[in-house]
Amino acid sequence: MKVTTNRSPENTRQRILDAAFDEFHKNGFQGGSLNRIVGGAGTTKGAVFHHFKGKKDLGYAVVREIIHPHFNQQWSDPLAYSTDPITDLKRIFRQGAKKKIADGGLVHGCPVNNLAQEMSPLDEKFRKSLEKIYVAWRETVAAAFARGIKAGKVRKDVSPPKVAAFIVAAQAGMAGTAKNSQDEELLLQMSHALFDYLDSLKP
Amino acid sequence: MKVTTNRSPENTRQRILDAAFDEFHKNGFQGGSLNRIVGGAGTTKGAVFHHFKGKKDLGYAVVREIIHPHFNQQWSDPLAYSTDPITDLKRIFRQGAKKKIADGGLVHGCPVNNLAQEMSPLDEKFRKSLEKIYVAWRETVAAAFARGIKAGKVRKDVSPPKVAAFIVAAQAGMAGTAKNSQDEELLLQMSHALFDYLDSLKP
DNA sequence: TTGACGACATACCGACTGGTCTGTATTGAT
DNA sequence: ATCAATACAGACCAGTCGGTATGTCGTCAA
Repeated sequence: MKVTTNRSPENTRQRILDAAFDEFHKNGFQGGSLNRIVGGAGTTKGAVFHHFKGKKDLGYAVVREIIHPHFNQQWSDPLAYSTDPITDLKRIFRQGAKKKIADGGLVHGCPVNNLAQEMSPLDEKFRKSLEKIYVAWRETVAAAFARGIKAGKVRKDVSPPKVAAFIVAAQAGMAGTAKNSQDEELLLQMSHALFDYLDSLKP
Repeated sequence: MKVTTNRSPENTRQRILDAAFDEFHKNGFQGGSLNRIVGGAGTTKGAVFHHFKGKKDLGYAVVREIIHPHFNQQWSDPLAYSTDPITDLKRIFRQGAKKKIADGGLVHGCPVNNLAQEMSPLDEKFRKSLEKIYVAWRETVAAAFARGIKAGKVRKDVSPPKVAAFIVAAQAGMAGTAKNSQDEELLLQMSHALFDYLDSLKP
């Protein structure tokens, strides 16, 4: 049983997905070029159309198999069993911001947000699969706040769904405006204000 | 001095700008087609390249002459002399949301945000001219909060620039997530949470 | 050994892109 | 009336796009 040489479909497919994610992240979906993707993946059109039905299908796969899992891992999982969402959200945000700045993610912005802004009005499948990510993130935050209330770490009169919806929106907006301003200082300012808001939800 | 018949450059130019705004708002800048723009404007390529250097130049003009003034009129001007930003922001948001829903702007989102997300990493001129709008909006909000503090309508310990940066980001994020979810109810939830936040800044 | 199928590579296609070129009608100044 | 300059119209261009058709090579079952 050979591990791999050159002829390994899964490997090829994954390389295409990775290259496509990169291309779409940098140039958007419409601006993204299949020719550049096959170049980046070190393969050809034949391979792409063998593994995917077309550009859109490739786009859906990128959302489903690259963006969504990565998003869960970075944002959702750490909050899965939190009973003190205010403290934990602050920590997650700090980490996330640091990571964004470090690997230059500030330049190209949040992949979820980017694709959503560009494609959700143009393609219903894109909208739905991206909305899934937002819904999951909102539900995770809301559930954490509900637990936080029970644990006495959050004021009893806050509405978890409302607060969660607002926090998710604020996060998306912060990523977007920070990307546009290219100003780390502004990102810190906004984070500080968000933290103040979170603290205002303490009992 | 004839007012106008058919040969009126200003009119033609304006029609091109309007059609371009529409096209870019619907399909983004990269996805926007010059052919569709000339179709929508009822003119030809010759006219477009007579009035503008090219697609990018047309895009800058749309930002400068259509989006920016319109944005000021809707968001900035009503806050220009406010001494009670919390009350006034809530009113402006309510109106803005209602208008968005009414004319279907919820589908295509905020033009500033859309263009910024798509083009700011790809073209420095786009980024700068869009950043101007954000900066102006932040400064307007910050100035209003500064006056609000003096007038005793806002807590003395809030930092106007920080709060302004956060509010602007939250607004952008709310518009974006609402557009993606296509859910008016969600927009109301987020608005409610934003209002709670604003109220928490009262003395 | 052979046949069949999966996994690509390559050449190619029509559609469409932004942009140019040339011609022409209109305008205002002289 | 004349003459430039302006304001377009429309044909046309090279290049790129996503997508397809066909061929080749490796792998595995029989």
